[in-house]
Amino acid sequence: MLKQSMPSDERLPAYLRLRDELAARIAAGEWGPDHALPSENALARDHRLSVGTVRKAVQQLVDEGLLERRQGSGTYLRKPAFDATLFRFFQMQGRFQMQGPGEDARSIPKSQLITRVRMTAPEPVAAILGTADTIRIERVRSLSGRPILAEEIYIRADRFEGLESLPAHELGPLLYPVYYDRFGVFVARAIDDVSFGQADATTATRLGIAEGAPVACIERTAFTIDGTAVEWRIARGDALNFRYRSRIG
Amino acid sequence: MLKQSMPSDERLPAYLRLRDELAARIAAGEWGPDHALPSENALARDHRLSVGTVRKAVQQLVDEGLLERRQGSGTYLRKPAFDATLFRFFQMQGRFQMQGPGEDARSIPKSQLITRVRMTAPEPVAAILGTADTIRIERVRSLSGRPILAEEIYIRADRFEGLESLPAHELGPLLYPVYYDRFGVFVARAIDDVSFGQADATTATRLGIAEGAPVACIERTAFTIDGTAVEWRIARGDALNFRYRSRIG
DNA sequence: ATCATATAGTTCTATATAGAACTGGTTGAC
DNA sequence: GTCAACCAGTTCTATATAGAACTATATGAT
Repeated sequence: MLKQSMPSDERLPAYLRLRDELAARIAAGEWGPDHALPSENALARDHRLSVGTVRKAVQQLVDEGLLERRQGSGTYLRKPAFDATLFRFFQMQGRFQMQGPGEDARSIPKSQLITRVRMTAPEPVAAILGTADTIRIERVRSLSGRPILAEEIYIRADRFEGLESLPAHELGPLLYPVYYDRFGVFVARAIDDVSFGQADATTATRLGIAEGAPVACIERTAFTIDGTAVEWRIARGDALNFRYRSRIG
Repeated sequence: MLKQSMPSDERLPAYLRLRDELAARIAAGEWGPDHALPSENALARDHRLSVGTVRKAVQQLVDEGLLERRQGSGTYLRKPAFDATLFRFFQMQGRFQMQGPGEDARSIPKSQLITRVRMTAPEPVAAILGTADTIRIERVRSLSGRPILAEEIYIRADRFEGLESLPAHELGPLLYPVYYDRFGVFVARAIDDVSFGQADATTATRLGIAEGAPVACIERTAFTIDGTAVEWRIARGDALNFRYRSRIG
């Protein structure tokens, strides 16, 4: 909504202008997932550019994670590997990790929906998301039957129109694939803030711990590629069985 | 020590072979920081490659964060912006951040050295670093006079020969610049593990909190560009005044 | 001394071209 | 039916070239 809608010119080099144009057309949904873009030759012909320049533009978008090249086949919208990214996005695991069969430390926790309502977000959340018109999701995630994390999630209602009344079975344990497949919103990056606190009444019951027991809090703000904050969530878990991993650099 | 010592050939494309050669020469210290590499033309001439191919090789290393191009001037070893990286590496701040003048939430904590000894590392640390021959540094970091973090740091003695007897004033609040400037070791990435526990006696006295009080633990393993783990540290801080920030994606 | 100008050297953009490497489908032999 | 060979289309590597854009230094006028 920034670069894309603007003419983007400003005497930028050609390969950047082409990158912007392609990004805009991708954002506009011109090519669905798994649909190849026009070939480099075709783009070069249509834009009266050389193939090298086109390749440079495409490479930009590949580097930004939007596109994916397959030699001999074509260039495609990148379907993010959500299994992997979920754990780039959520490296959390029990400290004593005894899991059931088929589960390892990196299994995706099961997810149980508690509430889904369209509502006015509390002020600090509204400030982050840029609007108070949100949908709130509350859920509990568990591993091997034990509740691990109580989550409270706010998403922009304008970007996720109707999610609150989506059949529950369509909301799997992973939300980001749903954002992408059903609403075309691709979460590109996020910021996590980890802190420490005490369990309030509802958190305590949901996690099956005592009120006032120590809890770890992860507050996350998730952004699309163009920098819009589309989701804010807070996840709380038993502090003693908590581990958060972060790769840097 | 992997790609670099090997001839690296294996019929790789030319630009990758050049990248490997350059990476090896960088690792060997052929060009000090702030010393320009040979120009693209010179490299092309010497290797009998075209400039485009050379640019592609250099671009790889730029993308990997090793080099930095300055148009009109040359291509240089990248001096990492340690002020920034320190906080990519250590986003921690008091929850109630009233700081003195000149300090803000992102100031670098002052650092007070407690011990420095060459010693045999405990088994789990030795396993991570690949050797038990280490130097241990203990220190306390404080902000506005209040102790914030008690750190225990193990580094490979073979990579940091003599650090334990370096004049104390040469060890500033930031260790990574010292690693780089004095020992040529560039920390390229790291993994942080955040968890919560209780203060033992020494941690309690160093932080000025009660024994058994909740503490946050950050365990970090730091790696060079070639994947060698050169440092392991554990930092403990008062859980109640703790906040860890992580950027993802 | 100071300031503008020129100059050599560098990276950056862009074009045009050729062939290699790979993919996915079609055709044909058996 | 099965498998091999072929083929059109795609990305990938590499070369050669030209000029623009930028930097740092040297030169010269004042």
